[in-house]
Amino acid sequence: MSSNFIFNEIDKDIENGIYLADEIKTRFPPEPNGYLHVGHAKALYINFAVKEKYNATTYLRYDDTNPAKEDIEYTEAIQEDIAWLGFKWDQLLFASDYFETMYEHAIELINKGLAFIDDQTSEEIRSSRGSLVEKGTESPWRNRSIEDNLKLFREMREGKHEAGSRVLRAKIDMSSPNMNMRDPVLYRILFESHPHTNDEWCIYPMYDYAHPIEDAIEKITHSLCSMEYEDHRPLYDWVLDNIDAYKEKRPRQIEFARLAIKGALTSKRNLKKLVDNNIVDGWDDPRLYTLRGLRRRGVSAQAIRNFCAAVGVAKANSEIPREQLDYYVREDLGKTAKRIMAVVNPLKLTVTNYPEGQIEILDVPNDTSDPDSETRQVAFGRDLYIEADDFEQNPPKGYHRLYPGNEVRLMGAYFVKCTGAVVDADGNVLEVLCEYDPETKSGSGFTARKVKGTIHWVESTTALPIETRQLGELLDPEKPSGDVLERLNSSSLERLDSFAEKSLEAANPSDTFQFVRLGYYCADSTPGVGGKMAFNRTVELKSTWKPEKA
RNA sequence: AGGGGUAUAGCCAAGUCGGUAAGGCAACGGAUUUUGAUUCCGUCAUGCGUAGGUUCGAGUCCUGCUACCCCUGCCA
Repeated sequence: MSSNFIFNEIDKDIENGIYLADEIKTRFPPEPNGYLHVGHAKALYINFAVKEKYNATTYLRYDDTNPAKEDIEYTEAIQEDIAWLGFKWDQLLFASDYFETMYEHAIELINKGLAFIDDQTSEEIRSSRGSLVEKGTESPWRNRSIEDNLKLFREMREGKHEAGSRVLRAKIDMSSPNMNMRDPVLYRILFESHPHTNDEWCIYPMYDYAHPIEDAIEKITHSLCSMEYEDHRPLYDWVLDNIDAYKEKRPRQIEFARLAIKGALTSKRNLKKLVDNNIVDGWDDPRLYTLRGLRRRGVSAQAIRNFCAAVGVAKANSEIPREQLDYYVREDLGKTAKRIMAVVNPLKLTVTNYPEGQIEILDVPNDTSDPDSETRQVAFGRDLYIEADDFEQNPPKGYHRLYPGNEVRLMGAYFVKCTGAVVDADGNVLEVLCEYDPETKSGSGFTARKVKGTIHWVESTTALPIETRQLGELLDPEKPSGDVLERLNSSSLERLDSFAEKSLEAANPSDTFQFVRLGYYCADSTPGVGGKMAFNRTVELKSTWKPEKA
């Protein structure tokens, strides 16, 4: 049972007759200025959880009120990522489609004496805003006549005033302890081509003015956002209070704490910096906690959704260890992933009593924990590769994989007893020798003796190399791998490892901020390294790169 | 003249009217095991930031402290 206080709030609103149970409506309002990351996954989860529970309507609305920062590139990507995550919005909307209405409402506010054109520079506005402990001072233009305000505002729209020369401000209270209420700017002049409205406008509404109107137009009942907007709620309500059309049945803003994962970078600004400086491979670099990065890394959408549900929704700041996401990845992959054997760091294993040149095809269960599991065909022969660290010449205490004299099971095949190893002059193990016992064939019901270790292997002449890029995709249910046998050779890792080097080069030795973890999932693992599926190989990076404070 | 939030286990988090601290992750035992995985059993807060108060009874109510987060964009 996941926790979500927002359900309680909605329930109360329904009980109190504020909203009807069948008219609940939410929205996910990203600004199209970057790619989505785990943090967005939580916001998406919350909005769509409401949709599911209340049979509500949920929109995807681009909050595109600042053309200077937005790009069409991102709108497509955002939709792809949400669709991949498995959420289906009822309608795709653009805040910019409401610009005309917003403009009319601004005129209404001017007519009511609640907004004015301010000719001060941005510096003057800033300095007259006061400070956290000092009142602000009113603009000298605050009491301009309604007629002048109207005329100026119209001229602003017509492009007759330079960018930055004037703004439309709300007339609220320069002495408010809430900075947001000190005559906030409602409209600014921006001669920027807008990705959606092109050059139709040269004045653009600010978030605080636009957002409540967007919600109200769409009849959103619960406008869910993160905690930093809590201080903006009085302004949100002020806007709706003062526009006649929205006085009744208006949306209610509810704030929740953002999701933070320890060590995961989730600020667009810093993410963009990593991408732009080529410190990472792109927005889908598997070390990033972008939705695309996670996907490439092999994280399933279901796992992310389960993770969000488990974490719950509350108002307290929190930081969740990555291991908690990992758990849900393993849980889901364990149920759904196709399994194959893979060797990351190969070591030659020769079955000396197996006929040379002979290859036999074994039926190996895809999931040994499921007796009804389907099987796949895997080639077995004399010349195999095993994971290098599945062999020890001088095994430490408690080691129960391969070492001279010890017997282990080759998963899905036979028991194999280590008879020795070929070692070069420097003591490097070149090849491990063993003998197999035909009676111990997998599935034969052999119980005469037991082994403590089971290891993975691939047959050397039939194993296939795999591209690094495919590592994460291997288990993507939408991109099934049809391979029976796969082999990862060490060069597969080079590309990923080189990412690490780049990061380190960019590092500042005085800073140990850790921003990435390289890890990926693949079908089978090497015993002892991490288990069945996930985290076969995980590389922790300490980087010197320090994210800028926004 | 500052304002707004938040404090429950190592990490998240439930706890509507006050009635004797859910659940998940992690950890630790043990059973099963053809992956040192999975699965399965079990353990894990006389305690709810802190000091008082009210009450038969307080995580819940009252008062005073403390810590952390957010707010001075013509960003969202």
